[in-house]
Amino acid sequence: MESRIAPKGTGGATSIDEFIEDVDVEDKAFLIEGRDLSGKTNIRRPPAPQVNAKEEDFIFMQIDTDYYSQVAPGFIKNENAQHDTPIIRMFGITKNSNSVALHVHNFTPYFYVKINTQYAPTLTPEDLLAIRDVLNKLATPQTSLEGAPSIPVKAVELVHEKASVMHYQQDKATFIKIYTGLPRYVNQLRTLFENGSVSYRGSAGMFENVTYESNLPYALRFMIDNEIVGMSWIRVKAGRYRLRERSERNCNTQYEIDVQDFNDVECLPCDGEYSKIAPLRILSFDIECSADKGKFPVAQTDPIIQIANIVKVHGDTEPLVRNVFTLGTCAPIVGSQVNSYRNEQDMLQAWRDFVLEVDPDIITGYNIVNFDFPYIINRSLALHMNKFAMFGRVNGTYSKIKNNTFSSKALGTRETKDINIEGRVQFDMLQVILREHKLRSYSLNSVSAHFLGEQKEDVHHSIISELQAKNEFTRRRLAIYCIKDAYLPMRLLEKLMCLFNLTEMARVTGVPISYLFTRGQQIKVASQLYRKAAEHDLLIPVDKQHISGDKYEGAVVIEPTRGYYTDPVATLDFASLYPSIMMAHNLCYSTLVPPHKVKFYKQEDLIKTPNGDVFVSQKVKKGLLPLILEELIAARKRARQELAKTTDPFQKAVLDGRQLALKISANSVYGFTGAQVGQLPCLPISSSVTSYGRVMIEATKEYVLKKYNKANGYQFDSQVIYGDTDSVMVKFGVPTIEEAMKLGKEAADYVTQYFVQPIKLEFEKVYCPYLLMNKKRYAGLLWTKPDKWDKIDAKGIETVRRDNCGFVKETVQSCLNMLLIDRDASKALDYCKGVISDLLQNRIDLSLLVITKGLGKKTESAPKPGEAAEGGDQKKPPAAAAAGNYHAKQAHVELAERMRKRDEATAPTVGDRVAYVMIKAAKGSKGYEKSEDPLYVLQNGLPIDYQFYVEHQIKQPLLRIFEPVFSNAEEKLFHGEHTRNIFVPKMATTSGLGKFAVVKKTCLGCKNVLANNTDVLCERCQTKKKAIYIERKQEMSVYEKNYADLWVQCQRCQGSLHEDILCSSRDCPIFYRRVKAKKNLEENREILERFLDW
DNA sequence: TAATGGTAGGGGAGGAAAGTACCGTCGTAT
DNA sequence: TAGTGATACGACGGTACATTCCTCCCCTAC
Ligand SMILES: Nc1ccn([C@H]2C[C@H](O)[C@@H](COP(=O)(O)OP(=O)(O)OP(=O)(O)O)O2)c(=O)n1
Ligand code: SF4
Repeated sequence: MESRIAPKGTGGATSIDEFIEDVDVEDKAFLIEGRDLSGKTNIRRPPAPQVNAKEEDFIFMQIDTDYYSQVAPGFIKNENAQHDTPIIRMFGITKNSNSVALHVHNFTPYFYVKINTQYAPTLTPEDLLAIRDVLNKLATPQTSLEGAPSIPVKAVELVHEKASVMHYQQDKATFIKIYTGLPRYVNQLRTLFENGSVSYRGSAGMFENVTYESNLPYALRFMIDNEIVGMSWIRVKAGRYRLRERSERNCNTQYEIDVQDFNDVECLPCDGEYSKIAPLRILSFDIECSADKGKFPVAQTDPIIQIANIVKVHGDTEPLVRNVFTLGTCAPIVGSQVNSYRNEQDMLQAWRDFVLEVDPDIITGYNIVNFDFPYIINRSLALHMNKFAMFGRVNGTYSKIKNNTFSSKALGTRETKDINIEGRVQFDMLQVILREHKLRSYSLNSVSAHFLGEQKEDVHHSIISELQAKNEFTRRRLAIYCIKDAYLPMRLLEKLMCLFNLTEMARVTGVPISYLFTRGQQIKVASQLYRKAAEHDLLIPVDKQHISGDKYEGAVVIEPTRGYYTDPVATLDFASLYPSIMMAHNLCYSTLVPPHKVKFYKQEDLIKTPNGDVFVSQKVKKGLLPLILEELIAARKRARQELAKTTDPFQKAVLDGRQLALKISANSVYGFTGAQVGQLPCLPISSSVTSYGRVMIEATKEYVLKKYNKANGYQFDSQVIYGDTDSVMVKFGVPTIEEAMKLGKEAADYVTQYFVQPIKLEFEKVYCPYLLMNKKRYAGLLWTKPDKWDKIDAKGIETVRRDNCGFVKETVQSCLNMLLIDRDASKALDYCKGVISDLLQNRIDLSLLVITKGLGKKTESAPKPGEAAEGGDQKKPPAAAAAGNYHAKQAHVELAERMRKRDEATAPTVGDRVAYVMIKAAKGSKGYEKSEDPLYVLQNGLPIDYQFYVEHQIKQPLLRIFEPVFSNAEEKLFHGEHTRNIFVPKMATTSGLGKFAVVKKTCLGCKNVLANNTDVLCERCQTKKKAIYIERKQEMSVYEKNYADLWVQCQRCQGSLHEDILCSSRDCPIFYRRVKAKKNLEENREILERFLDW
């Protein structure tokens, strides 16, 4: 049965010394980090100490909370003993790194319905029973798969001490609290109430057709009620829990305990000892698959050939496991354990067992959720391994794939697959990075280069098959590649402090950490709102409101006084403007006074916003949203303090990302109220916030202008040259940075006093010089201290955008450097001319000409066979395609479509970024006909349309920069001598006569066309023959050196000085250079040969 | 089905519509 | 094969192309 192939050699481990002989060690540092792990090591968790449930509290850090439904086990007291009952299940880790599963019983799902006032006093306990029976008649009871029945409504209770969170309520209202047998009945009953289908005493008038708190995920409901936040430490007091006997075990964790009363599960505050993160086990893995015929592998037919794993314990410096499972033999790999198998089933099975043995809390990798896991699961099904896909902590529960799409304005649309792995967190680094960073490319290669400074070779899948087919050494080559792919995500996770940052976010917002990968901002706000509402006895309505769809008015952008400023410009900026507005003016659902109620309150208790909406003041009742915001802002403040303390630039960037994430969470509280397709939209709040903002920026501008002018004894009249939402850019007129800073600080404090606490205008920075191009488009040299500038700060322009090519970005960046730092405009101009000339003469790297654009919508139009044939004219697209399909042709969309026809599996899909270059095409061709995959261009030697890059990429950006500086920038930049000499690729010199085309050779000396194609030099150059030959020869050695240098770089990257380079990474500049260098080399070699033959 | 923070704004590209230059045809005056 | 006046000129319609305006789309600043 076991088809494991015994490792070769003695003991299976290659020594480090042997390895050094084999390849250069430094280049494979990732293989020998920490101890030698090639041998068998103990990978199990530390043994779980005996626990005395009667004497000891049970404490662990909870990482995942879900639920299942079952007939409660016999040892649990449950009033509906034979019924299908929901049971909360928490997974976590003790501080000793022992895994825990906790079953929480008797937490019953519920929701509320408001009783119309006239009926409220009349309800008796008998009525409640009767209502229960009415509801049970209306609902459709469901039986579990095991055949256990369940009751829709278990009980109905009268609740008097609550009120709706919507509008300021002086009085409590009467609600019924409906307890259900299973979470899903909540949804069912909600629909019944919403449709007005529930009537009692012969009329539906008793119940409002709005329900309360009926749309929370059940597990989150439990967490909220028990004040448990994500990734927090949990305590169950001694005597309140029960350890399961072996025979009662359901989970493969080290401890499995039950709590009879859900109230006994207690969340410990996240400070001191319990602010720490438990020693979580992190598994990073990567699979390789092979496919025939150069096609991208498909799980149905193509085998998994290798799986590499790295296991690390959070907080440890060294990995615990580094291994690879291979199909077929594999030569030993230093520092890593190699497990080889004869057939795929055995390999997969061994890997699955390995995963369970390691018992990781966190599973990471790159794109594991959308590729590796689905592939493994589908592959196991294709191999009929029906009892295979059990990766979670629940025995007998197998992972399944569910397709899903996530769509939000900020993150775009993306298709995802949901995989259930109970008790472990799927920490896919691709998802993390997609959400937290805006990059031009999200390939592992590109991301590693960006954050870790190390390239990663990219082996084309057709080559992977070859490596697999050949021998144990080529398979080792592949295995090393595979291990690196498992290693890099682990490194990224550590270096970007993902676990730490996301743990903090989960704790602050209260959601389980998994929500941070799969859900949006809304659920975070909702989680906080529900918690605060519960504290204040308020209930949250679930109201499918009619949505107008109209946008409300947002912020003001002050009309910029465009130009190039050499005097310092100070920037004043409100700190957390929208949150501080909401706090200052007490804006909340629970403080809003509807128009018809305004007359009932004292004027001084009310706040009327510039939008005309009315709220009660803080004295009367403090809103919930301000309370939530205080916490978020406090968390952000802590993060910023830590940021201020660090000096390491990378660390700073990471901490900046953290505080930014908290800022967005705070701003999303405002966004939540304005989200018309959200849980609880309330436009009076959101439009009041923006209206305050509008008034405030105008006022700020006026205060500054009115004070800082000659009439008040200042040396100059100040000028507000620009402002956006919460900031004003002031030119005080003073010539030095120092004076500008002094005035800026003073002005900020001066203006602040006009506003309500905690609104605060801050002086932040000075720009000098400052180039203001347009609304939301500017660049300047930024100063925060008078003696030395900090950096160039660019907003909105090409250097910070991702939809142009690297060439544009770099050129613009260099120009800004010269213009703003050196203040040498003519140098910048000359530089541009040179660069344009380089471009036209093919001296720019192809990698710099790659443009990327995101694919925001679906491209394929559901290839239904019936719809395929459509005759004649179809002017407008079918109405059904209206939602989420493209209506305009675009370069990247059309290319994606073409690529899809070439190979379905590798083509970009929704949410992906498409990389393309523009190639030459017939005159008058549209852009979308000229875009092409850079890899395809290289493989087929297609010509680049350099002119396009001049006209459509670099021209306007440069003109926008230079126009404020020079008068006739266009003439200077795009018409000089430097635009004349245009590189003509070989192909273009053939006359366009199809098969009669003849390549005309040119003289090597003077480039004139030769009369005789076998000649090398023209007659005039004959005399210089020797000199020309030597020159060529020298050129050749330059090319050779160039190529060799690049080759070495690639060898470094792939970690071997002895093996061929296999990489074809679309994301690596070296790759493009290497291909080009090779081409140069070959061409030149051919010429030299001609020379010699001649 | 369930779930999805907000608005303002620049700028590139495609495409429809309106403009125009050019050309050939046709009717008509001479 | 039969029947034919030649020329200039403006109106008219079709076509190819440039221009303008609008919309879509991406991505950014707040
Ligand atoms: N993602 C964002 C960014 C900003 N804003 C709104 C709310 C902010 O209060 C206002 C100003 O944005 P800033 O970028 O200036 O951020 P803040 O003022 O909130 O924070 P800071 O203290 O960094 O200025 O714009 C928003 O709604 N969503
Ligand atoms: S091209 Fe060379 S340097 Fe770049 S990723 Fe590939 S192997 Fe590494």
